Amino acid sequence: MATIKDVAKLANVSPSTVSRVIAGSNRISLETKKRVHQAMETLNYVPNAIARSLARSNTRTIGFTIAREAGQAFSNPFFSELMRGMSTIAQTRDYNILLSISRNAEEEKEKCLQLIRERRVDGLIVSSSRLKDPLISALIEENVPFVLIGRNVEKPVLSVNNDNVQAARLATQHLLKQGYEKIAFVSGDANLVVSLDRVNGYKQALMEQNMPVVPERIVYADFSIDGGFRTLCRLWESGMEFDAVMAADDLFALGALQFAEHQGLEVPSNFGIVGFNDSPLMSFINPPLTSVKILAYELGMEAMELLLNVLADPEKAHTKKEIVLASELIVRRSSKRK
Amino acid sequence: MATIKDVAKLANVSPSTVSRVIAGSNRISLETKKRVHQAMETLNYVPNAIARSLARSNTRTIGFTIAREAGQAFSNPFFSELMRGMSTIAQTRDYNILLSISRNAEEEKEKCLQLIRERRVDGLIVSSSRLKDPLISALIEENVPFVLIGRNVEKPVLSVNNDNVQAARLATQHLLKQGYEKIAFVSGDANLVVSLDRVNGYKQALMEQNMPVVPERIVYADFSIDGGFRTLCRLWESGMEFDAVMAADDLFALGALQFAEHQGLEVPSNFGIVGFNDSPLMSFINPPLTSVKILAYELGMEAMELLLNVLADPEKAHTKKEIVLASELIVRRSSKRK
DNA sequence: CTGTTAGCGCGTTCAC
DNA sequence: GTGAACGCGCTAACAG
Repeated sequence: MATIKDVAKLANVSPSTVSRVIAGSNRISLETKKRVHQAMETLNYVPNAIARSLARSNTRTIGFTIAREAGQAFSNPFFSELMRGMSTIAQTRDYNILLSISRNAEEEKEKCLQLIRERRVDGLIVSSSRLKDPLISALIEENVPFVLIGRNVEKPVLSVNNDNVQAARLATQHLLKQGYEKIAFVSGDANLVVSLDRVNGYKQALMEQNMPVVPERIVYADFSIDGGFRTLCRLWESGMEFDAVMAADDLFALGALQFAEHQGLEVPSNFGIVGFNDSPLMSFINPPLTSVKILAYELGMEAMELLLNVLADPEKAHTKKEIVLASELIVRRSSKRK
Repeated sequence: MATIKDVAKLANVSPSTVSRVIAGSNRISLETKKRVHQAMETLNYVPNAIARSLARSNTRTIGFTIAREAGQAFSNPFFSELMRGMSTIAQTRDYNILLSISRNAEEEKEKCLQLIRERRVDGLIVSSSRLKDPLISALIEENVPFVLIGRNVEKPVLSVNNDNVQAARLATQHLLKQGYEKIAFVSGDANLVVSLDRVNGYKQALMEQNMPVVPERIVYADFSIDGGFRTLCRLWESGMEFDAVMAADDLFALGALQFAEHQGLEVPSNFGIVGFNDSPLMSFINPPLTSVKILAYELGMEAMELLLNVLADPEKAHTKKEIVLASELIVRRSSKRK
């Protein structure tokens, strides 16, 4: 594999001249420029990114880490779409993405810090966002350029998020308008900020209509279809009445549908269902399920864009920036009884 | 950020001694070993991975590239599960994963070669496998350690694959046993080896039962639900009869279901459907859809394992190795009329 | 415009 | 057992 020295020799110049040609310096005679290019061509020369990183002390690599267990990680295409979005921007700006999938928050934190301390990445995109997230604190402490996907409750950090509060609010309003009056909310992990936001949106909508917010109607389920199903069964057995479910994820919406079938409830006439994330198959369920569509691809693009901009101009890191993308309620039959 | 020199100074030794301690050399006095460890601790020293890479001329990073457009990339969790599997193994062996998502085969090829030529990765895991894949040839030519996910038809390469032929054969046999006699096959991109394999399995099953293989019943569709739907409509309008669909992907199976509803065909009594990939939601469709479950997570693990073993002992690269994982037919109502 | 020099941080001889 | 010296391949500062 040819090095910069080989090219220099062949072109009869010094390595630094070659380096300058590569960098596109303009104070280089057109002639030597050509000679160097020629030499690079014949030697099939490609700069060694590692050596370059060492010299420039940057890697042009962004770390992306997520912590999810088993199939739960990707049961919906959210993360995949996120990656596509990040990748798209990264490509255009000549950056690479280092992927790290951890099994839990602790492991994720270690991995993030390792990537940074080993100087493998210039910055991080992080998508876990717990209520009091030690990862976030650690990253701030290490002074790492990073962008959070999702909101953070305590520290002011660069972040990109979809409007969970607003989205849940609109979705709940929709159910209310359809005449459902006792709407249960099925949430995921109570420690995630996403959960918090969605619950809040739900509450807001109820209060705006002077509907009672019954705490017992807000339930937390394991992140699976079955988790949703069983949680609702339990709620039902507890004697609490509800005629609709606002689900914090499509999986829960499917669990709700299962529950409705199990109880012989007609959807949507006797029982309304709204999900979150709009998985591609939602329209093929019977009845088709209403869901909030999250712009994951765009989210990924914005996050990468934001991070790369900060990397290019570190000044920007200090001005807190929180990008919020709107999401869209896709109304289908499961919640449409009028 | 502390360097090896800082540690050396603080411990009153030379950098090389520190290096040896890190490498775990045994001919180092226990005492200096302790001193060095202490120094590393107090300085919070972490070796710079880039410098190490340059000195050792390896990166401990594996590139994973895929070429898929838009939502198609991840409409099913195949790739996500693949990544999880790869990641799991990579973590345990202290390797990182560099992710590259391209929009098409050409772009993917460029990206792969770039990663290698820039020496950003030690090896590649590649999952596109077209009938005559220029990427494969290029990788062989560049003498890159790589593992293919999926089969290759021309070159002998390290590969990990699920048993597509066998799986399609068993699935088709299942339909035959259920009494379906005119089974159409909906395939994806005819240039992909996966498609070829699945069609072959389908043909085998028919021939084994002395059923005619009607070429017109094998149709190729755009990779989407609607693509499957429209292709089947077209087939129907052409006058070709069929009472079941063997789909090369769950999306097509859903398209087939749509088609059945459109034509007023009862599933499974008048019309059988089998899909491929067993998306998590298949069991929630009405009727629940039979599908072939692919062990994507395991596939990812095997691929990474294989590649890392080869990297550890390059001799192994020359003995062709093709790992094939069995898949499983998950029978549900859409194909069960007996 | 171009060459020389000096690192970037670490691993690895080759000596003592 | 340990240190000094050199090299990995490239960039950057300083000359000229």
